[in-house]
Amino acid sequence: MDKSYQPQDIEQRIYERWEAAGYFAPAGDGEPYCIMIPPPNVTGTLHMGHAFQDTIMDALTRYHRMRGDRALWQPGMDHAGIATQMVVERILNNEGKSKHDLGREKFVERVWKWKEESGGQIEQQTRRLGASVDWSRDRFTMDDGLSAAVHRVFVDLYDDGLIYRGKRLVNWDPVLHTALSDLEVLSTDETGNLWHFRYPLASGDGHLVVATTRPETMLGDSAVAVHPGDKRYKSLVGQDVILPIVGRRIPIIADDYVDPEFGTGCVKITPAHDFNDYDIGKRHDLAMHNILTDDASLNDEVPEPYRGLDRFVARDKVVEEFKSLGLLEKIDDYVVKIPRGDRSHAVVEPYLTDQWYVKIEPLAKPAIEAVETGRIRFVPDNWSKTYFEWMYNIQDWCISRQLWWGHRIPAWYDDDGNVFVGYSEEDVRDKHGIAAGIELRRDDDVLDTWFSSALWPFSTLGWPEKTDALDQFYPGNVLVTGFDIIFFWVARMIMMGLRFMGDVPFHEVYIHGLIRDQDGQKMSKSKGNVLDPLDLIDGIDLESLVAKNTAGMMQTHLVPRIEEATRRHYPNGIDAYGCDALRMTFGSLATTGRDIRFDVGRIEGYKNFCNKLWNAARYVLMKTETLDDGDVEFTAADGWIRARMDQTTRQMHQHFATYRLDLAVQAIYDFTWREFCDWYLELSKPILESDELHAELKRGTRRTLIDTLETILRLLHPLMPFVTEEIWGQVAERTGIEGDTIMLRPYPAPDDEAGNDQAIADIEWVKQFILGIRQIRGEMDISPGKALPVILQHATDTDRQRADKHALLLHRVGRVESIDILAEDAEPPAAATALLGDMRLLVPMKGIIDVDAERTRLNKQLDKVRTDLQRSLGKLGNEKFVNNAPADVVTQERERVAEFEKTAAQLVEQLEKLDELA
RNA sequence: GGGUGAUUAGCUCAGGGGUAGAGCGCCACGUUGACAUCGUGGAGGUCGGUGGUUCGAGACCACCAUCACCCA
Repeated sequence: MDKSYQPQDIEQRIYERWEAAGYFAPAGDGEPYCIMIPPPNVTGTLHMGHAFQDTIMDALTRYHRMRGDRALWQPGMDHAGIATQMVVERILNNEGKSKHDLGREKFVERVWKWKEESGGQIEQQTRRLGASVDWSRDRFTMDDGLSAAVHRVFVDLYDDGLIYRGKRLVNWDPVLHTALSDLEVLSTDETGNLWHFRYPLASGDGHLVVATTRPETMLGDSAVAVHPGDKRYKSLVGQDVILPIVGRRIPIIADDYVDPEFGTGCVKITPAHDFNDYDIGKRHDLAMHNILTDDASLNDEVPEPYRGLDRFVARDKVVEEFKSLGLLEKIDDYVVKIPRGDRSHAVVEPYLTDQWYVKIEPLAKPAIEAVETGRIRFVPDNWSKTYFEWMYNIQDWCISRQLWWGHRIPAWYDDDGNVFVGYSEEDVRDKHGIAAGIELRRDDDVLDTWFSSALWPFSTLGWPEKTDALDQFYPGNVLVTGFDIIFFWVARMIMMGLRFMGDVPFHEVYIHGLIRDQDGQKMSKSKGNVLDPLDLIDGIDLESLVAKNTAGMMQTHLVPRIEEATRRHYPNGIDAYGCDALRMTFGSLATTGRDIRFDVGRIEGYKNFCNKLWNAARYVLMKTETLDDGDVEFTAADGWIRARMDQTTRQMHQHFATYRLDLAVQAIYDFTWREFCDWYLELSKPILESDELHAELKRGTRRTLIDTLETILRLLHPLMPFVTEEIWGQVAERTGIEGDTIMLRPYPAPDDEAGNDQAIADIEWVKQFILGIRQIRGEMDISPGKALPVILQHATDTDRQRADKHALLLHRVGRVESIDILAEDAEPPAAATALLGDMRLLVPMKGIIDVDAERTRLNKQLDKVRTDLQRSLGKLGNEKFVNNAPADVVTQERERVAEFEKTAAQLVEQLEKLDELA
């Protein structure tokens, strides 16, 4: 083995071997275990969030696979309708063409071609992360099979009356020319104005003042509303006003929706261009004046001078005209919520169009129940509140999109505007008896991408065909995802799963946090704080990183700022940490929190851990070259490490079961480094290097070394697949373990025989002994190379036996030169002291110990023990504590007091001794 | 406005009624045959504030402050 760990040499080679050998496919006859990957967007590349999520899913999958489950981790991607169409349109634009130049069919062909060329990037990245997905089952939401599922669901829901077409207000993206669902619209505060307009009363008796943030919409006003209880306007309800500019006579109505405290208490009502006004319009049967075109310019509904103007140009013109008419009351500064499309960032318009909707309430009800009754459990449980909150207030889902890329809606129209839904034109003609002579025209729209994603848990398994895969793997075990798509995806999968499979799509939903940068900011290209997980694996120099972060920026003015931030955060670029280190880091960050700050400093520690493991393995392999099958005898150290390893194994199982990968990482890290490396390896050295010990003991130590290492590798493998596989190969060869890969070896199981209180107590004693000596050495500035003589005072029989039995360890690991027992009546020499239970370890001062330093040291210990003692005495002095606390707690406290008192007394005595010397 | 969280060591975070923890960083010492990507020792916290419940609160409850996020 190389002297240090070099991840780049091993990772890709190992992954290729695994994949070629088909190890990722479900195998064996164990319980099925299934995780569906949240399909990444085909236009994207894997970001830190994906890498984090993939690490979690891979760890779970590998853990279950090693436990003997038939584990399936289902991979795939979604077609990302709008995003993909935008990407390809941009390419066309660069060629000087538009999608209309190609026509729909050619354009869709072009998208497919683009997908073939560029869509493979995510798969390659996924491989670099070590993901053990079953590539043979890879799926894409536009595949024939998944498209068939989409058709089937659409037709069934339509036939059951749960899909309908309707003219309603939708969120309209005037740049992309498509409707958006509520979830695709992001509202942010932007500075704007509140304009106050006078609307003259038709009676001629003055005017009302209405306030608006969107003056241009007044051209479509249908009414002015006031609160029914508002005394100021009571007499005006039922009268009319004359809409300025337009000249339309519109009524003054009363509606509870109006907040009498806001502005003047009068609100203009524009039913065709505002969601609240739309509802009011329905209630009062008001006229709908649509004044916009698809581009959000003004149409012919408005007075001639306004026709064809952009909405914002029209806004200024309306304000100007009010001013010149003397009807502009005032203009206030105002912060407005501006809705923007999540893809185009254009200001979205509420717009009246024909769209397809899913009637959601009948689907939501069982989906709510599934979580209420515990058939689906959120982990952490709090997220069920978020889920309920949304589900109780859920609105019908607008599923049609005016795009070319996506699943085309299977609906046909005749010339009379009748709608027919079916699998194909022939199917429709058959079903409805439409003669061949009657022309049918297919709906131009496609479905929201999330419509197909909602079917992912069963469409990927072959539905609507009845397949073995469905039988085995539906429902899946757990969905691993971020809270940001509980609404977009999780809820919709639950609804569709219940409706079409008659069962929940998964039993648990593990919600993890979102990866943010070192300052807690969301990672985004425009902030220049994105990290590419592959750069953490392979490393990248600063100039390349700067070039990468600023490449292809749409907003070129941000480039200098991004360059500056990049140079500040990564002055030396990024080191190559390797995949295993990255995965351990992600594992350690998988806490129950919702924001995860990713600090590059964190990953370095885990790379060091990989190196530590690597070198521990080097040591073990070096020491076990002569491993044979002869009789073995185990030392206390062997018994101790085996018992501790069993405890660690139990913890790992528990942490995997509760999705606490952070605790799993911590448990195995501590065991490997702080116990196996720091102590057991050191304790093994004297045994193996001794000329006097018999072969059975040495053999026992060699066995324990290699057994423990091999078990550690298996415990770690789900988290750090590559380095464990690499080392395991050599360990397996050495020990004759069968199998070609650690991935398919059993995960370590708890061993009821492993407990060994005697060995644990012995080794704890040895550790305390050595730590006591080290502390004296460290604080007295005695060189680590100098062996120290130790005298034991007040040693019990057990102490003597242990000192004798483990003399070799104390000498070698503790660098103790000699151990002598002080007779009970003998006067101890001037010495530095460490306490071990009732016993004192004395290191004679002669020439090596500084009296003042020792006094300082002992006083520090005395202060601490006195503080502890006071606290305990305080508790016991409290009658209520003694009477009310559980008996064992009181007993424990009494024992503590006895111990503290003894320790304090010993320290005082030792200090007095020092004073005599002075 | 409604909702959900967070506040613990310099930094990043665990811990959820019974003696305050880890990693990184910091200080000192150290090339002993696995590892300087390391070893040994050390410093560092009145657990955001105020009340309450309790024998006992960092933890449970209420309110407050600050900061996030989600939905209107």
